[in-house]
Amino acid sequence: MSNMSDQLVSNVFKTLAHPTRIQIVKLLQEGEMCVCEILPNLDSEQSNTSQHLAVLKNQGIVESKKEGTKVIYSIKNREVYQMIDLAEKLILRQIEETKTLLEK
Amino acid sequence: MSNMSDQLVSNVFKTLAHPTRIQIVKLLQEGEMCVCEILPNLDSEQSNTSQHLAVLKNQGIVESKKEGTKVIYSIKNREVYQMIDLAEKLILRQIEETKTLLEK
DNA sequence: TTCTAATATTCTTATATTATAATATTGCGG
DNA sequence: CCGCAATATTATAATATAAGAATATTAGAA
Repeated sequence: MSNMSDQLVSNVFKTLAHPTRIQIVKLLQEGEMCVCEILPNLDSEQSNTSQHLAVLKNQGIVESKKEGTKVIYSIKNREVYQMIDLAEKLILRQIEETKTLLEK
Repeated sequence: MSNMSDQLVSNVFKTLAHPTRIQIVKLLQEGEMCVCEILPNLDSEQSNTSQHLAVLKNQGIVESKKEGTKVIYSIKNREVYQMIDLAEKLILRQIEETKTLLEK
């Protein structure tokens, strides 16, 4: 039985509750990357991306280090990949169920 | 490598991104429960709780059945418990790190 | 029927999140 | 020092989400 504050737990989910942030996290699965490499992979503007990176960093999901004028981001908490996998499983399950219902 | 839409994935997280909904999901871990049993365990109003239940149901995380005048809710996708566990691990990790930093 | 308990829905207001544009900071190379 | 490239911050407007109050629906009991 868990005793962790539901507020803290929901904050973690809130941090992942945006498609751009999911995209960023997935990108970083391949390894650390500077913002200049992240940007061209996303659909959003520089400043918007920077804000999303800050959200992920505040929650401790990513971390960053400076290298000269560049900032390199990397994943700090690999749990997020398992969380994403589970979310995808959940979605697949639902898609299957929808199919089954349609077949009837 | 996953091909699932980041939008769909983030929607799953968004559904869990509220303390009341986490509370509900945790309550249902013990088994199915009618709204009348859920309500006294929560801090929020009846109508508010009903809305949160609807959010969880729309995402397919819970399901419901009617029994007379009561509505019984139960968990449909037990993946959420693993997701919550991972979120809690992530939080604990951060707390540990904060402690370590303070000790220095 | 009519009443009542259980639950859901709707509306309104308050608050939070997001995107964009503009501006600021920082660290080089010249 | 100057200017540029990389990144962050701030302000603002648009949109989304949440809470609470009021109302609606539904199923059974009287």
